[in-house]
Amino acid sequence: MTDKKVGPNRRMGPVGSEIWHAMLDGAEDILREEGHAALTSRRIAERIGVKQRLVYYYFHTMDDLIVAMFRRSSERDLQRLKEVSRSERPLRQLWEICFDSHDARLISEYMALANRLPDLRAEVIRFIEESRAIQVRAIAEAIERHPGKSRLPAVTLALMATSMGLSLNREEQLGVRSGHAETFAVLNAFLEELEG
Amino acid sequence: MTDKKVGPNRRMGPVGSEIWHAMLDGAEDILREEGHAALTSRRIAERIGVKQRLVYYYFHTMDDLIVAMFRRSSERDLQRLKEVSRSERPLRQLWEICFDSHDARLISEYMALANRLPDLRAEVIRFIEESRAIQVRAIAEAIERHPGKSRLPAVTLALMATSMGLSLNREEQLGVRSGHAETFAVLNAFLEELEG
DNA sequence: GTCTATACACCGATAGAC
DNA sequence: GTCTATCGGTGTATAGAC
Repeated sequence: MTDKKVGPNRRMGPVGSEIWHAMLDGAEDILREEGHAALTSRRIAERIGVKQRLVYYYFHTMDDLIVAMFRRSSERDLQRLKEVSRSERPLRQLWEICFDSHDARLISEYMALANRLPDLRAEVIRFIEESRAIQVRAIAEAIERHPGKSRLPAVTLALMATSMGLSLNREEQLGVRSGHAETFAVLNAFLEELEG
Repeated sequence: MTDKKVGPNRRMGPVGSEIWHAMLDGAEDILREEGHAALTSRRIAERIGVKQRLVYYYFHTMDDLIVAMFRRSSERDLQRLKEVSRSERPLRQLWEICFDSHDARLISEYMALANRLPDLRAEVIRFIEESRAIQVRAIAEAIERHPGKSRLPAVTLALMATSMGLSLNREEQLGVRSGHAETFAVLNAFLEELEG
């Protein structure tokens, strides 16, 4: 059942088509640059050069569009996490994804949206659980290869990495830097020890 | 200069009056329960039983109201942090504030709002810096009292506590619990060692 | 597939009476 | 201080032509 409280039988555009992606790309840019108050069908259309009506040909509702946008992005992320966890130095690369490649602003917007969109909320939960599972697997393997180097459970290390990556990222974006250098030094030393 | 791009000389209600607080209370409830898309002058008025026009008698703009709301709440928080850092076991209490007493939903909303409201952003920065300073002072003192118990800088511990408290809180609210029990155990053991 | 045109709701903010 | 009334703008979503 994809139709919910939507006009009887509205025709819909193809999922995954070029323009479908263009709409999600535009939506993501708006969300990152202007926040979700500005994320409207009119602005998406304007940004990619089509008429507003077309957005509703490709997505039932704006909420559906938002969920599709998050799902597309989280599937890409999970794919990347899986790839780097098979690489030479998985921990360092997983940490780089945690810290660098997530945009704190985008994440803030998704979090706020998830507070009021149950469908998005479910996607967020799924993403957190799956990404944590991937991280835990990689960390546990690294600990096995270097016994005695960490007294902490792999899952705690995963949680620490995720939460600190997010906080450091957001603070840097705000312009707050107090304690960051010291913390990066600690993190690097730890990674060096486990994955020199 | 409190007037900015606001009608020539609008009369304003008294800051700190009963109804001023009632408006911010109502606004905070709406923000927490329904998100900032629902945070409108009309809904605030409806919730506290006055007419919409009155909101604009007490606040120049909705943006001003939002900033006032955050400032009021952050001043309370800083006050509490200062109090507990003078208490018997400051670390444990500071951690409890980090984890328990912040509502992850409210914080998500403020973060998203700060992305597009420069005045709010400045308040958020100020709050982060001041609260970190308080935490660092308390942690550094605890480390001095128990030398050799922690190899990490106080500021890194402060950053870790803040970021993990926020993440654990948000995940609990979402219903994600993987790794939480293990992590709480680690945190408790650490607090016990430094402040048993 | 993509468009014009539009219904209808709600928003921020103001004028000005009492 | 608090109100009624209202302006101008923008939002989601739909009807239906091409």
